[in-house]
Amino acid sequence: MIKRAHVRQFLAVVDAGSFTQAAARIRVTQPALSSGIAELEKLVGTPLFIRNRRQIRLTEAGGRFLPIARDLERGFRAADDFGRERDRQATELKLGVIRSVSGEFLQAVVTALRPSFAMELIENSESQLRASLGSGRINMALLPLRPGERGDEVVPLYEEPLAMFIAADHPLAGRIEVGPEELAAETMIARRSCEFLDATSRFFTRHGVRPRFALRSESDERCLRMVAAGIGITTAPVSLAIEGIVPLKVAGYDFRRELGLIVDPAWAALPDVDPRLAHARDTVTAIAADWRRTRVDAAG
Amino acid sequence: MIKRAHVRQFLAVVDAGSFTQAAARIRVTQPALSSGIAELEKLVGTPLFIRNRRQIRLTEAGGRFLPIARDLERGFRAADDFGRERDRQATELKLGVIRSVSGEFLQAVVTALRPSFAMELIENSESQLRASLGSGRINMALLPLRPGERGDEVVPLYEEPLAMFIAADHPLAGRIEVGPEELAAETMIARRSCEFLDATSRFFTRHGVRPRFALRSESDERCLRMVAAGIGITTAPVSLAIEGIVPLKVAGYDFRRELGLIVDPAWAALPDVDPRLAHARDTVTAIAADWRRTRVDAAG
DNA sequence: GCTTAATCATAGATTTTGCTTATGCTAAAT
DNA sequence: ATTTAGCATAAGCAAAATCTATGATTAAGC
Repeated sequence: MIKRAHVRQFLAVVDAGSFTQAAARIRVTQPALSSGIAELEKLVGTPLFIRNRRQIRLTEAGGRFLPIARDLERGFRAADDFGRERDRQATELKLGVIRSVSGEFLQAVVTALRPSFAMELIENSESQLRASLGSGRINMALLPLRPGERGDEVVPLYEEPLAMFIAADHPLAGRIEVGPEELAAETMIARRSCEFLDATSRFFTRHGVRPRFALRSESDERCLRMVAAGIGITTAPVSLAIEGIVPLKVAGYDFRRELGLIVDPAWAALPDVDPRLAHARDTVTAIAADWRRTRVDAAG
Repeated sequence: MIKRAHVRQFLAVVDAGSFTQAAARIRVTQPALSSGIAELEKLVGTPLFIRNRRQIRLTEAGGRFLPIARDLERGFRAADDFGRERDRQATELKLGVIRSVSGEFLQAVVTALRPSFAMELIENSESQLRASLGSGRINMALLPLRPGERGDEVVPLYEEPLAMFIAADHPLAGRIEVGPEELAAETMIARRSCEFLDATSRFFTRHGVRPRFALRSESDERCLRMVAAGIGITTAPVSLAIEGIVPLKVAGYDFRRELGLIVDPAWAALPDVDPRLAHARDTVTAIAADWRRTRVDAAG
């Protein structure tokens, strides 16, 4: 008979993308989790994960099992919260966000947190947000992690490459890869919120390309719609893709960013973590995992 | 942290209406269940049951917790069935019913079983159904239990008194209790499917009342609508009540019937019960428990 | 091409959980 | 008053889950 522990372990692996990290997340050792998953796979009579080196992926059956498991965990969350309903909505959650996080992703996160928290969003630069975290002015923040950044208060969400986006009807659409010099004639669009704006600029200068700009905007959505409209091309994390634009690989241009959730260090350090904030963290993690599967892994 | 075992135990008590019977149902001893419930009540921080002698009732909090628990159990059922989906809908369930079971109740039962089984209903008399059970022609049957009837294959669902129903605008409506002789002038309606038809007839004869009949019908629904229409009065189990009629207590008339589910004895005897039929049994039990709470306990 | 590092699986020891039997307690029925 | 029915409590025990330690496999680095 399937138990709650099985469900938790399954979801932890889905959300962490690795047995080792998942084990740490739910505070058990990796062997315990291995055997738990093995047991669950025996119970449902089919493998749920494909264990490749470096990446754990769901099998087809695992994909079908996922919504059932999510549903159960949601139900248990409701049951666990039962009786604590008096402080419902009392807790305010201050969430920091950088501008270049996908609006769609952020919408999903806020929608999921809304019933349990009085949400306040703080939009700011990465460095400002990190400072705010240190001073306790915000509870958690969605921002790009520094390469290899890890720790108790760091929850890696997903890593994705930056791509050069061009209109779907652009002459270069369909090419596997182009050299930077082939883009010399292109008009660019600058997403001013991009963390890699300077680096990208330097990359092209280094290859002798000095691009013209058709638009500089703080709004990712506007920039990408203008790409779809064909007035120029721009770089962006692949998960920001919208209808009508396609990614194009540029030789030598391989920036990646890892989005993560960083929680108030003072809070993360506590041995007995506040269950409500843990709930918030887990919710974000779960949504990010689904997002990664449908948007990032799919885009490559 | 609340676990599946807690949920199962909670629902078993709700459905059985007693710790002892609930324990038997889920195959644990009564102390094990007591401590499980105590643990759950500690986890949610409030009592869920009122332990009166002779009856276990849900507290207000318990009532709010019930849908959460039902939801979880449904979810687990889906998870357990995962991977066994090939024999989905293959199993045919032959359910016997007597005519005097509430149509609304039966509708709820069939609706709940429909997704998992190819249902076949066999409507027949109690004695015929018992014979069919013995010969394995039906899998289970909804019928009135004989007084005190118990056993492995017997699942008591709810007990309810028979009442004399009169139109809501009848002169006697509002009276607490009347003597049988006060009904001498009344026109009666005979629900021919009623197991207590003969006994009722004898009851009135014994008190010197020889009633006139305005209708004899196999259809409970028609009989009760005719009571509401005012052409006569009739006796029926209280859960059959509809809009426009009210129950009236008649001195000395206190028949009760206990509705139960009896399963194929050959099947119930097996040590390792077929999970799909166990599922069917549990579904019926759960619906009956809710029915009892809203219809029978409410009506007194 | 060999070594190192990372990650999941397996084995055996240990702790924890949940169950059982036995018994006590309380309210209702006789 | 005594018996009966039903839930709570206690102590002992068995099974399940976890932990530590180790092995196997693969990717990456020198």
